[in-house]
Amino acid sequence: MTPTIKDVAAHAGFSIATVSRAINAPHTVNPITLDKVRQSIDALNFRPSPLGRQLRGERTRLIGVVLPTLANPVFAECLQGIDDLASAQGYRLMLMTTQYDVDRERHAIETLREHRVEGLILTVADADTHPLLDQLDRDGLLYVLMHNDTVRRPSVSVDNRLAAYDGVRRLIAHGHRRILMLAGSFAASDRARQRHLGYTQAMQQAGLTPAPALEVDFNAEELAPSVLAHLTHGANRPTALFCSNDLLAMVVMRGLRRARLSIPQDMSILGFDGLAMGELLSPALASICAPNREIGCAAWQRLLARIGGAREDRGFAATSLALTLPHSVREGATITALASQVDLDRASPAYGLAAPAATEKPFA
Amino acid sequence: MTPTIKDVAAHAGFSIATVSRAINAPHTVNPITLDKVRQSIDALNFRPSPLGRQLRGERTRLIGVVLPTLANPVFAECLQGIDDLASAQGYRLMLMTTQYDVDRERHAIETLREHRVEGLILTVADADTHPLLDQLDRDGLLYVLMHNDTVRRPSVSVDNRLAAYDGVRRLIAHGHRRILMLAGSFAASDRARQRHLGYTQAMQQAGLTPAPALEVDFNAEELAPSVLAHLTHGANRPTALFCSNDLLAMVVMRGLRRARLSIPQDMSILGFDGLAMGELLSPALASICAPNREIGCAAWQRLLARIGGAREDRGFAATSLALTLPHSVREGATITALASQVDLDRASPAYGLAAPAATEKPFA
DNA sequence: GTGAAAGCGCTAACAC
DNA sequence: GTGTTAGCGCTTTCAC
Repeated sequence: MTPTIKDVAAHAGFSIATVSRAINAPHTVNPITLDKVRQSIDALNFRPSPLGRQLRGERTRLIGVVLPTLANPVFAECLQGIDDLASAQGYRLMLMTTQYDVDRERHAIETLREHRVEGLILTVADADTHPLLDQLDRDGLLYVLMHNDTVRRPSVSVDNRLAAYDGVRRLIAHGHRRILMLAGSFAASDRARQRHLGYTQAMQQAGLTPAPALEVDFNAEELAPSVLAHLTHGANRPTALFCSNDLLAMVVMRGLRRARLSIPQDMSILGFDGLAMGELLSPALASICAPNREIGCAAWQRLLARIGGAREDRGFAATSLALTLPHSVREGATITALASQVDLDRASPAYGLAAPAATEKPFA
Repeated sequence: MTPTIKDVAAHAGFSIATVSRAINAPHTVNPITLDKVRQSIDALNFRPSPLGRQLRGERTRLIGVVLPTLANPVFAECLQGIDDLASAQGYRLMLMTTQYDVDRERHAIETLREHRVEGLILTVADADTHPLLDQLDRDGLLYVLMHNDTVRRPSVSVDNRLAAYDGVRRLIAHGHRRILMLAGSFAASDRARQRHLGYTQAMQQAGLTPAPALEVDFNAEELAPSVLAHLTHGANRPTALFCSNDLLAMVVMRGLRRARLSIPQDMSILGFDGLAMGELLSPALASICAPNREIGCAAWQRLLARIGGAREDRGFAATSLALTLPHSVREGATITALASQVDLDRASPAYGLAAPAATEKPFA
């Protein structure tokens, strides 16, 4: 069906070797021959199969990409960054998603290895303790992590601890004293743990008491009553929430609204990721921004450099491991400066009921 | 470096044929032999290379996916749907994005063909007139379109015309009379044109005058003054906007806010796509929902069916082409029922200036 | 400047 | 039940 190099050779009246040379080293073949061969190639619409080349021991020019999910735009943005560069440079991407499941991570890596990818770009649940990554190191299969925040392995990310620290300090500077951190599953994210460290440090440094992160179910339609209770009741209810990622922040914002709390008057919100979409919210989401697309690009470049390096000089591969890209804090209308204490108890009894779109503001 | 079937054969003391059989048809080999071979496989950590199999004329179990961009979650959601099923069924995805560029579409398709993908899942700019798709038809390479709304080719989408019709009728039912449609580049999207047809039909049926779609630059920070003028000035300024996709709707919402218009009091907004994120906005975005993930899943299933069909019975491949999935209209707070005419001229002089977060409402 | 032939990793006849 | 061998599409010596 698809023409092979043989068909071209027969059509042009030369050997397959000559056809191969006409493609890969045109200058070594007689211009007249070259012309004929090219005509045959066009006539048959022939494109050399990468399979043959790959099997011949050539480079596969295949890169494996392993991501937790595409439902979170953070990873879609990274992927877009990788694809832009990789495509332009003649590499193909093989994509697998893991849904934060370690078994699926294992399966993805194995599958991609079978396909003889030249390298891997991945975001895993927990980079430090990942046995498969050790295996990759042993086997000399090159990889670069994205977002995983570890100094032990080749990676590209922001300094999650520092970024969280900066963000929480901003909240403190705005007068907030009782700040709570919300996170999805800690188990699924070494980033979240780093961010909690930053939160803790900022709090302690300001003489405030950090709290354990409150775990929130991402996918639930409503905030769990237990969570909501934490946010609204009691003497130590927070005035600001630091959410370990933007998607979580948005879910929390919706939950708070349903509980008749207005943002930022009743509660300030700070996210993490810097999703473009956050700026389209109202109020616009304040967030600690990671340059997601650039992280993808940088991961690609590092991987390419390592691949290139490995081909010439195997020694220097391990020189620089973690690349830290600068983060920024995006101010947004979800944070308010605290003029006075806010009485949240007034609003809380209504949670769980349908709430009107407009919420009353306790002061203004 | 990576062990081959030869290494296993040598290690186990059998021929490569036996090793191959041990892998692909275990029941045909002596249990004792089988055991030894398996031990060698484990010992060497051998995984058969798909390359060899593929070259041998076997199925590549590779599927090409061609998408405009991952920056729009619509496509990320589709991709997630595809990946969930495809991975589970032992297929690999090769992904390329095109940025709505026809040249890149061509390049992507060619590249994926070289890799001998068994089929293609794609969203292209314009399905009907696409010469490359005709080429695929001629060459018998199977493909399924997503979102492209055409009856001429295998595709999975909602009925864009009907969906838009339904949505606009909803606006009309809420009392809106002057409704404008906003779109990104028409050239880049056959969907947008279908949606405009639906808009036109709904308007005419209600005895209203449809307008040509207003093209809006997606990526601009602010709405263009000319666009804003259309929305705010003149006797026939609209009371509702139908945006050809949710991302556009969000951008427009931001632009309107900056121009000191409040939503939905000054302007109702209806989007298209049903992005989950839209529900997290405030006010929650009303939208015509396409089941994006399901579209991805269905596209995958159709492709698989066609691949299976093509392998047995080449005749029936062309039976059913377009699959239309049901859409729904998601009510949201961005649409208000029109009690009276809204005086927008008051708000418009301020556009282009920084606007306060809270906007006054002309009535309430 | 060109062709013949080996071999990449694997499967599938075909022998034994 | 197991081994031998040809061949998938291609690149690359090595002759000529």
